[in-house]
Amino acid sequence: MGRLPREFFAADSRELAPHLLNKLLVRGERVGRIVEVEAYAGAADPASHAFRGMTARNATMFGPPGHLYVYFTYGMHFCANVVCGPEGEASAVLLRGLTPVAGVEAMRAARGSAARRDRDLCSGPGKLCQALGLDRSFDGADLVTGDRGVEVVDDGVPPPAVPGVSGRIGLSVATEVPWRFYVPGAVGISRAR
DNA sequence: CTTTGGATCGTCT
DNA sequence: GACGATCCAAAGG
Repeated sequence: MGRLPREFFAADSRELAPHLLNKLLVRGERVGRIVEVEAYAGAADPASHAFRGMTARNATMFGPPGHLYVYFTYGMHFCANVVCGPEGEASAVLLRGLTPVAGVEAMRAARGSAARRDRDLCSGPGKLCQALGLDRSFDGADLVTGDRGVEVVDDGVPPPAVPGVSGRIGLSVATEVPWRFYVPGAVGISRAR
């Protein structure tokens, strides 16, 4: 299980996003392989929470790379992003889908009756946060050092040579830019509405 | 399998 | 006061 250097996360979000595919997100005994992500390009991206500058909610995105930005939305869901780019630039990669690798029973317990099949455990940004128990208390967690028990590691599985690419999901603006990346055919990919 | 409506509240205008 | 980087149950094919 290789630790990833801070510089790995310092890249532009659109460059980092496909490189995050097939890395592992580890939260205690619960482990998932990252199979779907979306890039958000900070101040230059009208769909980004950082488009209108820094607020109390999005401050973590303006900090150093390699940290977790967790936000609450729709009155009931959390979503998790990997902060990237240089400090001061608020770019990030949204984690949208994981393939469950370990701790599946704990994930199932956290998700409840809705997740009957393994493919339903982490196949969406809100679902994977619920499965791994990620909430606002994890906002700012360091994914390099694992200071709060959450980290991203490399187990030697490379990203796909040719990732799937599409427009981003769930937005009302900038829906056409091809900044969603996924592992073709993987378990745990979300579905568009 | 697909489509549709409702839940629910922190955040920013 | 409006609106989400969403999810689920129910209903129809």
